[in-house]
Amino acid sequence: MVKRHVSLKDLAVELGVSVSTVSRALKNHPDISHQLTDKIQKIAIERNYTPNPLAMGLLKAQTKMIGVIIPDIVTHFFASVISGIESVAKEKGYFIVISSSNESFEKEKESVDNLLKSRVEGIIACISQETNDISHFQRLINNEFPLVFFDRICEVLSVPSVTVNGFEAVKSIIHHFKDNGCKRIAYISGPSHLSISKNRKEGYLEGLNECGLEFNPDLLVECNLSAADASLATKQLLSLDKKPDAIFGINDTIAFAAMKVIKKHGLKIPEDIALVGFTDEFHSTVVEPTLTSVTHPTFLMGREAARLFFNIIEKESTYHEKVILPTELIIRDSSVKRNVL
Amino acid sequence: MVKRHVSLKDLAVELGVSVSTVSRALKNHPDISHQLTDKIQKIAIERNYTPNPLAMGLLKAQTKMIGVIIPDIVTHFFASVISGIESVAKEKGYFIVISSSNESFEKEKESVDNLLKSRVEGIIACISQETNDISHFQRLINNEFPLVFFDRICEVLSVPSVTVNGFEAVKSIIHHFKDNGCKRIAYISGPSHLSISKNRKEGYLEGLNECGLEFNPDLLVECNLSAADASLATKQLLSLDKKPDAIFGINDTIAFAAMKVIKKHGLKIPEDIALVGFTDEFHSTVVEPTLTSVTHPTFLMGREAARLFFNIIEKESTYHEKVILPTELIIRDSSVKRNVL
DNA sequence: TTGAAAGCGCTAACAG
DNA sequence: CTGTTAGCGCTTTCAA
Repeated sequence: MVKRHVSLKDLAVELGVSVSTVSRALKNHPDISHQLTDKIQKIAIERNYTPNPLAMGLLKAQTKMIGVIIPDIVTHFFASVISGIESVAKEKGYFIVISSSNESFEKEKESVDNLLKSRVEGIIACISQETNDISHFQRLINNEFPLVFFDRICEVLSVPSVTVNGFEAVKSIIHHFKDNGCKRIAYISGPSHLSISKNRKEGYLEGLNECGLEFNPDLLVECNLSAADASLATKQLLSLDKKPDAIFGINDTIAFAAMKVIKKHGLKIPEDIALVGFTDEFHSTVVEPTLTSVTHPTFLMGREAARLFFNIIEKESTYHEKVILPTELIIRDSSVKRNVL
Repeated sequence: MVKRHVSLKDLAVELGVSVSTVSRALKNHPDISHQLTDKIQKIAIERNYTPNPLAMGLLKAQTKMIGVIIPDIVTHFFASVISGIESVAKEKGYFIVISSSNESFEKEKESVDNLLKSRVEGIIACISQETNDISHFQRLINNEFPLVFFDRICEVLSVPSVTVNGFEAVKSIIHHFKDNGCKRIAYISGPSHLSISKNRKEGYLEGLNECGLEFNPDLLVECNLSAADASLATKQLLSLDKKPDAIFGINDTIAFAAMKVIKKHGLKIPEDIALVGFTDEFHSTVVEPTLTSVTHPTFLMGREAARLFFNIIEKESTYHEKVILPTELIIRDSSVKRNVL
């Protein structure tokens, strides 16, 4: 079917020299005469020679592949992070192999296995929402296999990671709500074992505290990171005797789902309920009202994760750097109560 | 750093047999005694042996990798197609290497080169909006290199492809507009050399024809497939002496951008201008008004593209199948003029 | 029933 | 300056 790629041997035969001579000429080894080098390089280009990465990989025991495990590729957030990872991988001559866990613990374990089988040189991962047992990652660490986490991390594991300062971000959201006269601030969180859930919850509690608002357990609801579950969670909040006057959703899926439900209940945003999410720029401005949100530096998060990865494999260091990226609260219509200002 | 993977040789040494014996035992070759086979298989599992794909690849001259070239990964449409491709690749034991062209012709050529260098066994591609010269793909075809196009295809190239019935879809949109009393129907198209632009334009013209509406060149505007350009195009339409009373955008980027601009101009959707796009389910329902749109079977499109790819490499056939997937016009609020009904 | 040897494409140490 | 050789991990004749 496909014409075989031309090999060093092909060139060597054609030129009547040995394979090693061709190999050396191609890397400008000083031992080879200029004339020969030129001649060889010229014909190599003519014949469209490119080194066989499989052979190189075998020899050097490196595949130039990075495994990337994400919960779901069909999401602006993860697609953008991947894009960031890819951009630095490309600079380094690496390519990435993506494996989706679909938020499933079992699939995540499978992904690790498959990636290992493909001999990726390391893994950059965001753990699934189901993942509670982290022995599959522990195994990697025990073998000093390069591993980097981003966004949702395992705090108990000493691994380089890139996250976002969710604590500060959520605190600033609470202050913003308070400034707009909100008193009953609800938080729709993800599964409680996830680092982002915990982290943001702390920001929520501290924010309430700083604003002199009392924590009401009814207003903190945990749900899976899916639109369906978020809708249920929102309905639950709206069915409270004392409805919240503000809702903060832990990510974009949840924020948008909450928005739909609030509207469907005939409530006005922000007049009846102010809404803030953790989302991306684009879609926040398309919805109505435009959504106040904390924007992630997603692309940068990907680049940083990749940088940490290369730190490990290049320096052969085991230094465990934790990068925490800043976020920005961008205030739009969904949270500004005109009458209060 | 990383502990070396265990090889056949390691097992052979440990057991005091030859490498070939181990190799055979692992594939249940009848020549090896049951006892030995059992013993070898047991220890292989214990030592966590997995065959080195590089070695296998070298030997069999196959990498089990499929190259995927897309214009932009940070897009629901492409992320979803990728997800479809990945799902069948996984079933077949292949993995995919993604390369984004970022809608750039130069990057697309680079992607082809890089993918070829990585020895992918074939390429599944959606051409960039800049791509007019297709010699880089022609080269692949000349070498009988497995190639499949999806969505935006090269009609002049005889290559398996998966597309959507844009002609029919757009025709039905025009009829829908007509049923809602629209008479000045505008179409914001992509670059004219793209297959999807041409195809949908034909549906537009035929639809107008069928509805007894005259084609007005002012109402057909071409623009690049970016939000910025789509905004300009929309503004251009809104600045016409006789504004359109309906706009159809060729994809989601364009439809959402148009929506923003229309609102900003203080015009009401659908009362002043009805709007329809080619979009995904989720975001269409989040915007306000909810967007009437033609939904792509994106995941399926990915699966079909992958299926065509495996058809080529498995059957060693060169049969050029063209798959055309159905779409569905889902009517929501953005196009239904109540007063007319 | 098992082992030795060659070869996939490449590099590098060792000889000339 | 250039060639020979061995070896990366594996499969597959060919021998024993």
